[in-house]
Amino acid sequence: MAARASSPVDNPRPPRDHAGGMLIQRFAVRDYDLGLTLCSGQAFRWTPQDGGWEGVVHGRWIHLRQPDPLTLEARVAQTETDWSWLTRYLRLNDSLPAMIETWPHDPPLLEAARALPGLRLLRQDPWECLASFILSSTKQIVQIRQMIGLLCARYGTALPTPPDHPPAWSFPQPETLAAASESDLRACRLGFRAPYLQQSARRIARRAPDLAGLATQPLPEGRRRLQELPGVGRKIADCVLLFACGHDAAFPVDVWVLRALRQLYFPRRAPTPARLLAFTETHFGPCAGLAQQYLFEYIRRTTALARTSSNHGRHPS
DNA sequence: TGCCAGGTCATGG
DNA sequence: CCATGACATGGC
Repeated sequence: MAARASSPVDNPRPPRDHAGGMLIQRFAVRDYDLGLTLCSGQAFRWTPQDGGWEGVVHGRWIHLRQPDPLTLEARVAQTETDWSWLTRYLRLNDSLPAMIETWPHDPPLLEAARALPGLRLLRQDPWECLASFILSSTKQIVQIRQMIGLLCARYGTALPTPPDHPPAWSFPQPETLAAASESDLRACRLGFRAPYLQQSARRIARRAPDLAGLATQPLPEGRRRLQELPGVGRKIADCVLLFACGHDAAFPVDVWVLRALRQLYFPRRAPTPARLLAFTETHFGPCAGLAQQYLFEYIRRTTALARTSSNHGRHPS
């Protein structure tokens, strides 16, 4: 489980108070880079706006920004008294240094941690996370965001936004997507992922499996349950368990993490897939998933830099 | 223009 | 087990 900070971070102030609630709330934070975290490929619905990012969390439109390193500021459309949904989503009560301390002290992780201070894991809604990553296969992040945007605009419900602000949509319920036709889903540019999403939505709508139960089940059992869904293999199962269910030992291996592992840990020869999987399960410890997020972001940045500076559109090795 | 993208699945050594 | 190709679609 994640380490907990010793002191509470909630820091209530009264910037607005109409009905006993507030439209703006500040949170004291340490070791938190909001922009890096929201844009690190875990979540797909955040867009830059007014020096911060706007998105939808827990069925609410929200604007987040970090006016200084020790402060997060949240703005919502309707007064709010209980902000626990947001502290949970942002995992504000985690201690990042305590989690990093559980890692093995190897050069790649030391370098990634140094290069990406304040990168955190989020705790997202399991269904939105599952559906999003079902759509992620062999797609670039910009295209994943586009597919999800189309789905939300077509099948989501309008959410309250500030005056004169364009509409925002909820992420579609599993029941809604289960009732959609495959051709309508393909119209959202889902391609071959359309039947995977539709059939998985049907299963989730009848609680087979019940996503809410995954958080309290052992990691291997969660993997088995999720991988029974069409279009869900080991990688997507681990994404859901890590990004939405609090299983910090889950370790999704995608093409980027595979590249990082080969390049940083096995530069001489590439292990077989089974050996590599065994390595990820034993080497990184109880907070392996956070290590995965650092390796993912680190290798993506260094590869992007290499591409830009060498001025070739081609891929390395 | 063609290649590749936060994979999964079915098939054949 | 392991390797390989199909699967839709769009950006660079």
